[in-house]
Amino acid sequence: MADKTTSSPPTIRDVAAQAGVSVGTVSRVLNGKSVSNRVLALVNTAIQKLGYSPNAVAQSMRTKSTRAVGLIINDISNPLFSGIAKSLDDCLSENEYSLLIASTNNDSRRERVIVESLKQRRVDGLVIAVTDERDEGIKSVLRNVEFPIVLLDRDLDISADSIWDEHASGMKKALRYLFDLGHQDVALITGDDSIRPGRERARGFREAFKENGRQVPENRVIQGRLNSQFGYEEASRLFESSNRPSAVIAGGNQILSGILRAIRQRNIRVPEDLSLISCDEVDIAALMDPPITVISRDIVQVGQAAANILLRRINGDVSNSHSRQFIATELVVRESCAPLH
Amino acid sequence: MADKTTSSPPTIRDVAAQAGVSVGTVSRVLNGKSVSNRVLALVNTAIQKLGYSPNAVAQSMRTKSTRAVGLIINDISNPLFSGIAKSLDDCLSENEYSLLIASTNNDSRRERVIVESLKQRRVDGLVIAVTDERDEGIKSVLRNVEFPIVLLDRDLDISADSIWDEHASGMKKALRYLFDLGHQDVALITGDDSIRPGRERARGFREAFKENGRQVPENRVIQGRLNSQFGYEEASRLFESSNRPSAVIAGGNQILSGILRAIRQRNIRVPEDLSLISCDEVDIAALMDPPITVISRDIVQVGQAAANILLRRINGDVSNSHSRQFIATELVVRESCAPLH
DNA sequence: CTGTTAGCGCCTTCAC
DNA sequence: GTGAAGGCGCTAACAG
Repeated sequence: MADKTTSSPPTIRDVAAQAGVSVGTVSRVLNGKSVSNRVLALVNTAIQKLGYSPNAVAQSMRTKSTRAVGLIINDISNPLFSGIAKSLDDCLSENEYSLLIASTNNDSRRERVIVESLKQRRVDGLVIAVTDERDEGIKSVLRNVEFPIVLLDRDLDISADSIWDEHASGMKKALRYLFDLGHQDVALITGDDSIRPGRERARGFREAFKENGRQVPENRVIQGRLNSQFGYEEASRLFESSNRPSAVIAGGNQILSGILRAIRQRNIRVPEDLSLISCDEVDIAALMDPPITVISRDIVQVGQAAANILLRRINGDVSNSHSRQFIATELVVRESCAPLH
Repeated sequence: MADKTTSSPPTIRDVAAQAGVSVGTVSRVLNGKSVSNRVLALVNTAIQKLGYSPNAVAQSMRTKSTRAVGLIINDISNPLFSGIAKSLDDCLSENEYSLLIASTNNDSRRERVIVESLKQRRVDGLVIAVTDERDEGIKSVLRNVEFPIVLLDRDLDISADSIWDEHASGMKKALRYLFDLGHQDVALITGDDSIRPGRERARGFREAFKENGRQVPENRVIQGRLNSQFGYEEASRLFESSNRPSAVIAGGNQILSGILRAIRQRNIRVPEDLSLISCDEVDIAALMDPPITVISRDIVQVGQAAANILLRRINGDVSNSHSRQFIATELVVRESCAPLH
């Protein structure tokens, strides 16, 4: 295959020399422009012989397109995000785009650094779930990029398209279900108001009570860090208190882990002693014994929607510049809730 | 901030003009070379004023380094891989490298396409868990790249460093534990011989019997696809047969999902009716009721080891060109196994 | 310490 | 349909 004995990989010039044509002609072959059959064969043979691989960096330099998009999230090892990444990658790779993934670890400063880095890398687009919507820093950074942005479940007043999950309506479905089972005292443990998911879940929770003609139990709306530790601590507190709620809703898959730990530790039986609903379809929810009822949304759809909007923008669509796409939530009833009598 | 009214972002030339110095000087400032304080201030002011962001593509073109590494795996949404990706990203980003992630979906053809793509992108290095070690195609592709490669738990006769998990020794620990509990009839459900994990788990399983002076129960070494469906089918078959084993080992986290489904479906009690051990520490193992005993390895360490070796190679280390680094496995005893009487 | 200049590999006019 | 030449933005000599 390879011919050259020099160290550096062959360039388009080497191919041209080998084939006895000009570099322009080789470029045309590379880009599928029309050339004579004779020349086509000549060039392809030369490419084979030299083991030539076009330099995408040089192509990007010239065409001003990297065919790469960035994905910035808190933590790629969170199954929710890795699921979205998977779906996004599938869609993008079909269109010959590559995915640059970076985790912020909930660090706003790092988040800004990553965006700057992707900006310098001249990615063609960015999908991002900002760590904190109230951080003015990230907003001003995002306002100063040249490429289209898709926001994952975040509400930011910047020029970007958004994918929004219908957390509130999902929460209402869950509460209606619990109300129908006779539950009065339901607690929600979820993230704080710094990002949409926690805020919307809390909103849906409150509205469900109102719409049902009940008073909103403010002491049962427990918001904080969207992680396992917080779920564990708050669940423990609930379970230790004299008036334990009859049902708990885990507002996030990490929160669920924490709650489950607290449940296990006290030998609380689900659903006999406590009814439990979680948000997001993850392995543990379906495989747990009993299987856990969840408010679910289609993660694959999230990735596809993000990819589609982004690709459209990259290809020059400038219409409806602040589009919002909603992802439906549904209640998947399993065996973690029991009627209260 | 930004000043220019033209559409394209400012270049180093614009900065130079604005600061009243030469491009070479601006470049020196960008790269932290020594310049006079006066000039430094001038240049930085100009950069601020223009909102200048160095073009990494042009830098890569010139320096022949992209500061990007590729990660190729079956499926980024598999918690094992996303955990490795996370750890890798953490290490790499500390050194200002970015991570290009792509999933092959177990498709060898696609795998080759991805490697070619990363080759064209001129990544500085590659971490890859090849889909099928016996695929000659991927080997010849990998032999023809210019950058260092780290193999994740794969045995390939190519010029690359490898991280190998000690599956066999972990398996022996598990069996010794089960033997001590009095189990005689243990079945293993795992992947086939096309990649190291399945092969090594089967080897460890067999050797554990031999070392214990027992005959290897070949009909209990069940190898096939490393996915949930296979786990489900094979577990179902075991459970339906007249002589059900007293213990089952799930050789992979996906396999475990399938086995759990089969268990649930038949209301088999763990560990009363069946003892269960799984490979790999994942959420479901620890959170399940009862918590499942696992053969675990440190995923974070895998990512770190891969990052470290790769960075060393990128920085020109040519010693010991086929290094192998082993990752220890340990048995984390929980509550999914009971003594047999 | 600073300015000038020659490419890195490719695509894209512009002639022919 | 093909060749020649300019330049994308940057860095690394080389002079001064």
